[in-house]
Amino acid sequence: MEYTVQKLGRLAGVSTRTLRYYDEISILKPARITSSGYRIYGQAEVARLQQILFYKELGFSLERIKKIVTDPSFNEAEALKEHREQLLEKRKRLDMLIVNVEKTIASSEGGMTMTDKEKFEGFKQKLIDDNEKKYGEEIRNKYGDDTVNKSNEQLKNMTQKEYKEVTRLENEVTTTLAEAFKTGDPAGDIAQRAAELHKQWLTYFWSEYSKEAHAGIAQMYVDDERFKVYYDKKQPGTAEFLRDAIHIYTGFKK
Amino acid sequence: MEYTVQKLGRLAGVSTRTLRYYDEISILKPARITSSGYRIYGQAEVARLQQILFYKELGFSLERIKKIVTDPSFNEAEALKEHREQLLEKRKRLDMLIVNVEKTIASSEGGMTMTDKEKFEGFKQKLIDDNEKKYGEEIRNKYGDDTVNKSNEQLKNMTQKEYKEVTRLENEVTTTLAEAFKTGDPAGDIAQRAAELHKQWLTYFWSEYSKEAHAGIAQMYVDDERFKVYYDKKQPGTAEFLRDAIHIYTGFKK
DNA sequence: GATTGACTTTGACGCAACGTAAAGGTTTAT
DNA sequence: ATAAACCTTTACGTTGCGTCAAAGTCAATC
Repeated sequence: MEYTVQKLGRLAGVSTRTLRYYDEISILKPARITSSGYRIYGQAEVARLQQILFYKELGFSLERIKKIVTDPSFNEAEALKEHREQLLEKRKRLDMLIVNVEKTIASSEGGMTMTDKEKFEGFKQKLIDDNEKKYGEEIRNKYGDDTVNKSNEQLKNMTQKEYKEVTRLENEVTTTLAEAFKTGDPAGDIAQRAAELHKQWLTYFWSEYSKEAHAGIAQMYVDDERFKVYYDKKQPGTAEFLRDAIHIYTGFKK
Repeated sequence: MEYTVQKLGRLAGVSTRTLRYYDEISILKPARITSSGYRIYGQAEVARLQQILFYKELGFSLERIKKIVTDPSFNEAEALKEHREQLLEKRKRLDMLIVNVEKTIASSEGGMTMTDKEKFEGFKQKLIDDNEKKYGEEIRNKYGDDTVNKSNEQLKNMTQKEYKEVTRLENEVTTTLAEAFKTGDPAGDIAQRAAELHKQWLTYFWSEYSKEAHAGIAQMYVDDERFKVYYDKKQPGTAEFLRDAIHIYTGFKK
């Protein structure tokens, strides 16, 4: 069976323009061309178009589809997995957008024209709460209530600038750590920078810093499920990696 | 204070090209223009740019932002709600894409090596055991041995594909739940998605699903220490949060 | 065989939100 | 005076086609 553009288009549910475009970008060339210049497609082209449309439905770009369908040695499984990661990232961003839109709706409906200061206060409180939830009990048991209260006091008294700095630091720790993890070497420059950043971050919550306590926290990251989950979220093994890096950084011996 | 393109750009974190483009589409015109043609912005323009960037962060198109910032009689709240609907639609499509990609991955990985297959058998047995330990007794008492045995039979007969799906679901439940917990709203979109995922997960173990039983399980998560510990592991209060979300999802009244 | 209607071709503009030159004028500092 | 740093407009490229426009081709009917 042979098809002209329109016939193939109807068969597959795409426009003739699309087929001409696919010809143009060499992702689907017609089997032959008549003397008068008409594009004629055969069975093989039908199958290939199906394949193209399949990947399109999965949200692949035509460029990537081209590589998959034209290069037979292409690793399809890997492409799929990578693509999935991208989709998950996309959804994460979308989720954040939705949350923010909903927050905005809520605040605009409440007639609360939150000033930046109020917004900031809210974030600050949330940070304290989160911190308390995540680490409070553990630290309370180990160091007593005083330390924690002092830490929280410290946080509450943060200026806006410091707040920005601490959240920035937190992000930098995680990104640097992820980068370092790829190298696989906890003694490497990047890993040591992550450890240094982690110390800096820590000093925002601890009134005094000691290498021993820092090394202790690092070990706790591995031993305690809650910490481990937090750090291993993106890459299993990250908690151990951070511990090793910090132990090297603080000169702690195993 | 007055700003040239570059100064304003640095202040707000956008490129000079962007500012020229915004001028071109009349969404942000400079306060005045010097005799030599330089664009000069003032305080009002800084504020407006902030506003534009705020809506941009929420994913609005410039065309819609233009309407919002130029037309003072524009109904902002309605625009936000409409926008939210669009985002939710977008996420639905994205979710479907992700599911399809994962299905494709699972089927393309159908050709596993023997060791993987063996591992899979081991995991399956472990899953049954865990399930038995965690829920067995409770369900046995409530629904009798037959239900549990049937459930275990069902699990054993899972295909590799289904197994992947169920473990993937389990992960997705926990991550979505964690995300939802941060919002604090069990009626919110993300929490409801978690409840939906939890239902999907459950149907892998239950031969039949009912809203009552689902709501019942949710309550049990809070009442029973073993369940509570499992769910509260990462964030105290998660078990309650999940229960509330599921109760809302199933329409169960307190 | 001429006309009609359905089909085909290439070519080119348009879309969103800028990035990235290119070519040239202006301001500021030395 | 001259260079460095800034500014201007113009215009092409990005993705995946939709949508004309102008012109040629094919099959069927009068």
